[in-house]
Amino acid sequence: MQEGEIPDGVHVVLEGFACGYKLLPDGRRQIISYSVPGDPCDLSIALLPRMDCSIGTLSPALVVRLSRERLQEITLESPRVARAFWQTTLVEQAIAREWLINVGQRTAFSRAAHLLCAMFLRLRAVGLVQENMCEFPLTQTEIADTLALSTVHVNRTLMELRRSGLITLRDKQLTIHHLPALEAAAGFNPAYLYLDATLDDDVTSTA
Amino acid sequence: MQEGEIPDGVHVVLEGFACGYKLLPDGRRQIISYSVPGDPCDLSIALLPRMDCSIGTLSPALVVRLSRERLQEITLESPRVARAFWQTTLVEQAIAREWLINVGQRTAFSRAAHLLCAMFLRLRAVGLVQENMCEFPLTQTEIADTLALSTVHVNRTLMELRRSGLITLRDKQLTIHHLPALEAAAGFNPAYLYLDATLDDDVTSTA
DNA sequence: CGCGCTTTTGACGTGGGTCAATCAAAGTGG
DNA sequence: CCACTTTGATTGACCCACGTCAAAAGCGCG
Repeated sequence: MQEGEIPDGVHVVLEGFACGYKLLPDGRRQIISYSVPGDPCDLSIALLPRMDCSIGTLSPALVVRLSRERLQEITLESPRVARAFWQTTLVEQAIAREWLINVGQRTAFSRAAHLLCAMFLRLRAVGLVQENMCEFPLTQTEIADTLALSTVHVNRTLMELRRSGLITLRDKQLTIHHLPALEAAAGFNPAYLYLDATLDDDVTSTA
Repeated sequence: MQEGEIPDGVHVVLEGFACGYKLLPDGRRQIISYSVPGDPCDLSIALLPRMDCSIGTLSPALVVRLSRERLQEITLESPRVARAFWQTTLVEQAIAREWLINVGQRTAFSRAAHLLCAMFLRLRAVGLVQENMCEFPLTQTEIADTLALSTVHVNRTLMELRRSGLITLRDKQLTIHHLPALEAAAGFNPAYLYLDATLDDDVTSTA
């Protein structure tokens, strides 16, 4: 699905990985969001007249679509559901902001480490981590477009992460040998993912 | 107001400029959002348990605060208002994403040009542009923290923008001599700002 | 078994960073 | 009215993290 299109429904990933990205006139690409199972990948079309980015899959994926009309109904009928959608958007925004820090301020090494930490925790939150291992089907080109680095440099950086014993990444499987160490290398603070207290009720009850 | 705090209300800028930013342990700073008159600067606290970034002013500013309790009431009572807030968040998200492209993919020159275009259009949308001139009270250090560049390089880049005749920037006043030319230099496409059709009703009527 | 796609590696180039002065404007206090 | 400080803008010299270009390897897969 392409930027600028007027799609007629929100897609939610059930299995596999999706991402949002923008293309530049010169062919460069920036990936700006990932959707793991459970995540919507284009919530913005619920209330905005057109897509502000393209979406695509990063692996074979299973997706459901919720029509725009149905979404309109639901959100007008049920304020609590509407708030839950809004809250999801707010978390996405927090992720996008941390992503910006990552690209803007960190070295290639921490940047890559940060991405791996974030994906690992998000996957763990939806039960897709066994031991300290998870699926990680991205090609180095896709990682490069995520981190705003060249593929060549991504390759060297991943080699360095491996050499330093922090991770193993092979056959689309990521193993994190010592999460705290990787987090330290990344300057990673999981707070922004709101994996602890994102439930609607938590908020209302503390208000 | 600092990151991690649990503030008890949303702030809306009436006059002046505010911004959201994050500090890194080594003292670096990344500015991640601007609020111009009419914009809320910390909507996320409406539904998230803590701030994910700090906020501050970039000029003397006048701000109103809407308490968290009141916000809860309003959004539960009035689905339409709730949707308007959600929509605002979605536009903020679109801006954050374009910001990411800017930092990740563009040269210093286009990056700076892009920032100026975006601020100019946002200010024009709220009637703060006369002729082709607007307030632009940021120091070069603040621009640097926005664009993820060093102050030194921001200085050189601004000089180059001036030398190329695209802008005048003096005494906190920005003049854009030929907007289309600046947009071209920036690779700027105003669609993501949704300055045209962001009204709640527009969306429902097209649904 | 040969054609794509991805990963890996090497050699070399460069945009932007760092460090360090200098300069200008605006306070500030005596 | 003037030394003194502070903050921001500007400039020069030098450096490096990362990009580019190019060439191998690997590795499915028809």
